[in-house]
Amino acid sequence: MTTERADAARNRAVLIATAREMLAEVGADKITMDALAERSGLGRGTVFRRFKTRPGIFMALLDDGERAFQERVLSGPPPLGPGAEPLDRLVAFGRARLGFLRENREIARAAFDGRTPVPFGPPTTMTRLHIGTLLHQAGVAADLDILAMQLNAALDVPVLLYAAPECDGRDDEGFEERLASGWADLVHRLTR
Amino acid sequence: MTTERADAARNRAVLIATAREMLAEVGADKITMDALAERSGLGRGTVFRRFKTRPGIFMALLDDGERAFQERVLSGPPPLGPGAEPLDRLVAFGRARLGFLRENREIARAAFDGRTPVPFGPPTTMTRLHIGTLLHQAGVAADLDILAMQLNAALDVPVLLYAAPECDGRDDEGFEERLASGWADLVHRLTR
DNA sequence: TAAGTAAACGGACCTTACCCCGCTTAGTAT
DNA sequence: ATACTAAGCGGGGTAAGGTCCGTTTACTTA
Repeated sequence: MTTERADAARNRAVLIATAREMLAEVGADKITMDALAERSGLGRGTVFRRFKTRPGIFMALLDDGERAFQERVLSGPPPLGPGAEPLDRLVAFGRARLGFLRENREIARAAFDGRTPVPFGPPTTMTRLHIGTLLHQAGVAADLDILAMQLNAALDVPVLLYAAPECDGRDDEGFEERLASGWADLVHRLTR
Repeated sequence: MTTERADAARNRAVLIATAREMLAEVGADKITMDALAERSGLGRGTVFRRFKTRPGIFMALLDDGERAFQERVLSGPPPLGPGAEPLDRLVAFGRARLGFLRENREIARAAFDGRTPVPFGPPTTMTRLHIGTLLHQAGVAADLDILAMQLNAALDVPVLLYAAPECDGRDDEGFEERLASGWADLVHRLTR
């Protein structure tokens, strides 16, 4: 892919905007390829060409938010951004990530797909890299790729899977707080 | 459900056996509800009545294996079974779990489902409980429910998601070993 | 600026998960 | 043993995901 053709880019933007609208109006699992195409004034084939699969749509949506999140991490104010101690950054990162995932929970879940390989693998690459880097800077000597992957899983999974359904309840707040403190505790123990 | 009717139980057994056959012969994603029904000599409606959804079939398959695995953990020989130090058991548990997940990777992935809530939530309840108990016995003072959940994620996710596709390569072996050592390292750091 | 080409478009078509509802049968109580 | 009933059975119908390929359109190069 040298560069995306103008019409393709425009249609992608239209589709994503429409998807966002529908997401707000009717919820993720009411978004069908058919409905998305029609509401966007495009053909079904076009939708599939852009996103390949249904989860692909939500991967694209998630990607947007992910970019903004990365921005905050890479060049935002500390302790999330650069300038603080590695450990503090790691703790802040976990908290921020948990918040991000909760906000985008519906999208992230819809982006899942058991059939196609590595549902949200690539998207987490940055995250893993970042965790690994911070661990390194904090002086942790270990198989950092693996450790980063494991820690990343500890952030992703609870929000997305185990805790997904009962999140409407009032205990959502408390649960996320427990996850966040748990993360801080975990990180501190690791680097002791 | 007081007790399952005889014909229902028989059909369930037939369906599970057939599913296992097809799994070995043609792979998970070639198993359609239609094909499974026909090959079992049953109607499509029956299949759905038993397993509710397509992922449901694989949940059922996984459940079988899971039961056997739990058996080994609860009453097998140490260090996986009872009788060893909590820490050693935890390390052994991680290794065993990784092996189990790799063996059942195809099934586990097919059991995933982004639409329906908590794909493999209930199945992991036992696992989380066990990790929590061992941590407690090892004298770890923390929010054990949360920590156990996070550690469990560290076992599940790498095998099932991030590392799923390239597992056909020869580096699978080495990768699992890295995960296992990583787990041991992680656990040791936590309890230091 | 005109011809060429690679990409994008659109919608017909296929497959498959899942729903529905009338029929059948296994367990039970008299 | 027979009548009753709740559960199981089956297959037709629907909707949605995914593929294909002929047509159109945006960029490139001479």
